[in-house]
Amino acid sequence: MNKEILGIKIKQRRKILKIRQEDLAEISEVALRTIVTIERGEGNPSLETLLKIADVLGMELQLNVKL
Amino acid sequence: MNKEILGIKIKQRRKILKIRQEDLAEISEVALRTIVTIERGEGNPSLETLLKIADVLGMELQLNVKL
DNA sequence: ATTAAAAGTGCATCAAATTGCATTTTTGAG
DNA sequence: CTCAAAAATGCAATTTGATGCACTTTTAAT
Repeated sequence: MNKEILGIKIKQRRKILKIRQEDLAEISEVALRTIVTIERGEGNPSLETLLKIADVLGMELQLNVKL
Repeated sequence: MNKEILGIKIKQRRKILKIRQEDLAEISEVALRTIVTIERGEGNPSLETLLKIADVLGMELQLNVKL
């Protein structure tokens, strides 16, 4: 996974949940500006930021051995 | 997943591969200081740093909808 | 118990992530 | 097409992640 894919997955999931970037920002307590940057595949989010967003979207981050 | 679990998983995988923190640092091009911090569950690594380390360890980061 | 290798710490610096706010651009429903 | 809602941008300030180096502590093999 790279940052482009990550951004796309987050945006898709947000759309499915029918919430705006602004809502996601408020609920996850991550700045709107940061949400925008991540969804666009720009920037380099910290683990904490990622976990906060994933949590609100009902998603989880996993680290597994590649098969 | 939280930062403690992440650190433990990285350390365990590194041990399995029998490489030192110093080697992992060199190969992944992440500072030794940063490796130590992450393995101890301290700090808040960036996605790029995480991806570099996972890559060397033959691991992958995934973002999935929670079941 | 020794002791060399591996792991971890303190500290200062640099680069970059996060943030808020005002403004502009894009999107999509009617 | 219109126009309001949603998304994206520019900029500046603040926080914090990443790093290097020297030094200390821990681990583990003999």
